[in-house]
Amino acid sequence: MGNSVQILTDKITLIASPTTWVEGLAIQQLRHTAALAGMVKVAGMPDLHPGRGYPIGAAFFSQGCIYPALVGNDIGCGMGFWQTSLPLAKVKIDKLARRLVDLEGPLGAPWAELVAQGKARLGIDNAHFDQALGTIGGGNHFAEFQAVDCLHDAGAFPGDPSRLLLLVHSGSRGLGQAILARHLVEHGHEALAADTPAFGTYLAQHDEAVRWAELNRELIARRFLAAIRAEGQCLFDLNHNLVSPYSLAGQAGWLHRKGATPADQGLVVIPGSRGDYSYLVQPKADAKALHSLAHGAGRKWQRGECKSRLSHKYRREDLVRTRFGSQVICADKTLLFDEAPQAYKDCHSVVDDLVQAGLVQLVARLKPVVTFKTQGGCAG
DNA sequence: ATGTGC
Repeated sequence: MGNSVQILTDKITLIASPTTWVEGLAIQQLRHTAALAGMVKVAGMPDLHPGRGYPIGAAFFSQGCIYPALVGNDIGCGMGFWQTSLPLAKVKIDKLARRLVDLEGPLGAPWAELVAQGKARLGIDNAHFDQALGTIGGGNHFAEFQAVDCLHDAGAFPGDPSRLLLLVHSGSRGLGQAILARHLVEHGHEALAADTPAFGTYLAQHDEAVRWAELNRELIARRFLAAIRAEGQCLFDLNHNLVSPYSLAGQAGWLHRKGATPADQGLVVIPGSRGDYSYLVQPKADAKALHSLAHGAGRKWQRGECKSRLSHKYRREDLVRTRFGSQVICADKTLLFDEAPQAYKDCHSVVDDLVQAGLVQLVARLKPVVTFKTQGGCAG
């Protein structure tokens, strides 16, 4: 267990075995961020990789202040995990994929009442980004149908493992972006002291974006369920990009999760790339990783360098099917390369680091069936 | 990541 818990300094813990590949720049960013004023404790996850100034795949505990720029633009980004009513025995991959049409534009009139209900239920007043509610967005966001491939702990599985599953990864779209942009104009990257009016302003907007992102994932899931003519229920929904109140050793402060899944809210899914397994795991109560876990396999290659690395070797046709026979729907060629399985670490090695660190127990291994990115991409 | 450019 000690083998995958690296104590870098008295402030910084890295959950990764010595053989897990972590880019030097990411460690540099981790150290840099840990040195910011008010930063008390930092935990890097085995999916740690470089971001824009701040690393992705880490949790940061501060006291007296927060760093909105560290949370970043995609406030509330996370994973919604659903069980559909469709028995796996009835699933035909091509037929399922063919039903995934008209899932990217605004939801439109038939959904207006559900959208209004959802906004009321979650206390969302902002209406400027209503057109984006129910849309996945770009980058590493996706909606993926999955199947249980291997059940490690049948008793801990939260639903019926013989049904098709749906994992939704998305966030607050333009809303989070607008909130950060507005904040940066006035305050830049500086610490935001907890006793200032600007803190209250930011946090109220941040919290609304977190709720907006949750509603977005719910609407995406319902939209995909409607497309495949199935019912479904949410098994859990978790944010991996946010700042929230947290206590460490009895000391109150703030926990920034920057691509770090909470370990204190029940079961979580750690998704691999579209050509890899994902893992349903049961977190164990443990503060050494700041009650946080990896939020995915983590990038091995930077976005943007993937196309040049892969385009000589693979054509579009090679990338829209995976080794599992699962189908990939992604009309944006750049995105098709940027999110290729080769660009990500092996998810099992990342999850194994968490197991070795005593942070999680395996519940099930999941495999992709259909991964939806976008139908209407024009770039590339 | 992004109402994703001039």
